[in-house]
Amino acid sequence: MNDTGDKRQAIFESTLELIREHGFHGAPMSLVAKKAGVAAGTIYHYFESKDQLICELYNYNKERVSAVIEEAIQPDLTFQENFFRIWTNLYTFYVKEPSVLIFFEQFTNSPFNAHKTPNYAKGKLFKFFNEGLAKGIFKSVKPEFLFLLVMGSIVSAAKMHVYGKVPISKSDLRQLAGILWEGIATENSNQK
Amino acid sequence: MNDTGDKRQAIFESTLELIREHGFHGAPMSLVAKKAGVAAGTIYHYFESKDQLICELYNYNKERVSAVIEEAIQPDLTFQENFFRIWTNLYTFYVKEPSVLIFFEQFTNSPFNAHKTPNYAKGKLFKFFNEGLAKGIFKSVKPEFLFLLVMGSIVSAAKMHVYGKVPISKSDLRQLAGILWEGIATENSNQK
Amino acid sequence: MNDTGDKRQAIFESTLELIREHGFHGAPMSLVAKKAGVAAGTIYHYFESKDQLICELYNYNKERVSAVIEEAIQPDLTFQENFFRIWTNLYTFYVKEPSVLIFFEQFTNSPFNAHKTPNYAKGKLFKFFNEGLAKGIFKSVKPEFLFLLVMGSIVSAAKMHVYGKVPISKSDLRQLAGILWEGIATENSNQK
Amino acid sequence: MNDTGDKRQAIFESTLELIREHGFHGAPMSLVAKKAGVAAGTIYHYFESKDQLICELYNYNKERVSAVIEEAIQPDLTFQENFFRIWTNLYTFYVKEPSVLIFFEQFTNSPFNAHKTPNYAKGKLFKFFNEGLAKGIFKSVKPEFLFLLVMGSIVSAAKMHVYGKVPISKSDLRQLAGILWEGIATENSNQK
DNA sequence: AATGAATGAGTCTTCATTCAT
DNA sequence: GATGAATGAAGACTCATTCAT
Repeated sequence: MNDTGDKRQAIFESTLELIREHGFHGAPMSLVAKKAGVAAGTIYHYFESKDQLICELYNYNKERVSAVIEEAIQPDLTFQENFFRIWTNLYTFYVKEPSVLIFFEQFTNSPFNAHKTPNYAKGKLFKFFNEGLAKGIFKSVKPEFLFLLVMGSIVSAAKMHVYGKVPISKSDLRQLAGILWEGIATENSNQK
Repeated sequence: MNDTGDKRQAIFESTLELIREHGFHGAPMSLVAKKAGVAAGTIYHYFESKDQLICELYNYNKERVSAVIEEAIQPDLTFQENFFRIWTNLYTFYVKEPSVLIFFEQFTNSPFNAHKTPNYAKGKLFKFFNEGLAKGIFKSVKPEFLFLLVMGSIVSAAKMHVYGKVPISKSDLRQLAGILWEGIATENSNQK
Repeated sequence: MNDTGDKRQAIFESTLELIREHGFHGAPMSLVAKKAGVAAGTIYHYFESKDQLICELYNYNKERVSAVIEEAIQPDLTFQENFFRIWTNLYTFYVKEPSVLIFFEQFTNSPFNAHKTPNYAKGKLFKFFNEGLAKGIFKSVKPEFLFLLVMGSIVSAAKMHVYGKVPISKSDLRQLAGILWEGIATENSNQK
Repeated sequence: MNDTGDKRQAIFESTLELIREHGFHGAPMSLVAKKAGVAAGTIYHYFESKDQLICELYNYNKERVSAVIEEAIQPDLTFQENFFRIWTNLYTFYVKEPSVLIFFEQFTNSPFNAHKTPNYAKGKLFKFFNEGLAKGIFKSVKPEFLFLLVMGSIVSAAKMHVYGKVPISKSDLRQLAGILWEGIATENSNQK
């Protein structure tokens, strides 16, 4: 009745949701199964182990984040406008999907993450920063630092919204991104 | 009298160290006890439960961070200079004590943290920001956002250093804090 | 018609091989199926249960051993010569098919074997011994004991070869069978 | 109330008994615990894993068998008499403790046995055979073969008694050992 | 106060078996 | 007949917590 892949997806969503609600610790395979509407053993048809389930879930969500960034960048817009779009869209994604935000936080320091050095250098965002640096739009700063400042602020803002229940309006968002832009950008910033 | 405090402290340190090394998951009470040089049962003379041990450890380390901020602020220095001192000292503290950084990260989404809304409004840092706002040194921004931007960047930078093994020099630190300052501060910033 | 027998045989061989390689414990139905080139469910068209599969496999191999004995005995040879032939052929069979040897060992004390009292009294070997006794070729010994001595030595020798990697030459075989013969036989042993 | 080691011993006995009754497969840790009168977790204070429990149980029982052999050999008796004593005492031990017999059988082909080549060359029995060979009491046969013939016949006889419910009287025992002796020994066998 | 052996509920995982296609 | 996804009971093992000493 259902397509193949439906169950896989259900397991993904069940896991993500459970981790959001009760943390990693609160997502035993038995509950993951129950919430996904399958038997415990069924999970092991789709994933070799809990480790692998978690890791694939991580990669899956990294893809989703990548997609958000990719969609945000539009070649016919100003560089600054794209910067704002990235900041805002990423923020919005995390706020709409707090389970992803929480999952990422948990994953970093979990036994599931084999503590591989994170590879910032890949990905659209890094490319975007390097382009800005090359065009002289950004001050001369290591791209890792731009990454750090932007992602740090987005994640912190989203966490404040989600945990702290601090309401953040649309104009607040522009202000936050604007503060960063002002610290990062040089004068000639009206390029594409 | 000293004895009592000694064991309590040993248990704190053992726990913190174990969590840094292997994550929350790798710090069972049996290991905490062994590393602290006490029997498993002894921990329960000092703490009612693991929950309470973790929560008290959290409060203890929050105090340490508060102390770092307090020490950084010196009334006879410029406001900007104090801002830089706060940023740098906090960063340095986290880098020197990565176990605290990692512990905080883990704690936020752990079952131990009863998801009490974090109270940003308390604390020296908030007071410092409010002062800057009152004096017109900072742009008109909700103090929560200043908090978010500053703490977000510090923690992200420290994490990049600790996990990513990205070396960050002293001048890098000034640059990072400088970028933030530029985004946050108004023109008249040479006040105390 | 041949198709049917083919799959049944493939399942038999797959099971036997798997048990030899990894023991009873390492022969789950899923692997049996995969190695036999059939689906897991298919096995249940040929065998009611794993229990039955194992039991039928046991009977099948008991037949093979019977056949070896039957082939060894040749009416036109001396009784002693036949004794040596039985000993040697049985030994050779087990060494060539260690999976059968190992399977038998495992089966005896497995939950599959419903601990039915083994029936030594049937079978060619027993008949052979009784004949020897009747003809006065063997000393007056309960035939069960002859059985025990002969089978015990054959199986022990084969195990030593298979597990212990102790090389056993052709003349060694004759020596071993000879020792037994000397203990068992009376003086007048040159009969048929 | 009980000495230390009591529980360890109780776990040993519980395991051995369970394996005798239902085979390896019928000795889950939960049952071992229940029969030993301890909680499941308690077993893990005494043994690192089921693997280790089984292996230590194996070594423990190998010691018991060694002790039986050692006790059987008495320097002031004839070599032949000692041979009979070894054969009979070992047989008697296995018949009185069928759980040990069954356990050994199971262990050989179990996943617990890391299939290390068995080391026949150690042990009292091997020394005894070598002595007999040196003194010219035994025919010139590889000592491994003497080992094989003797152990094979003892174990087969004990199994026949235990499984097959074939009664074996005292005089039967002497007859069986006698048959072997006749096959193995040279003429001059009245030495010590 | 201090110990650490003992507990047992809860975790991940396997596997014989079924059944809709 | 054949398939293989799905099931769920059962197994090995962990760990916060207790309590007799």
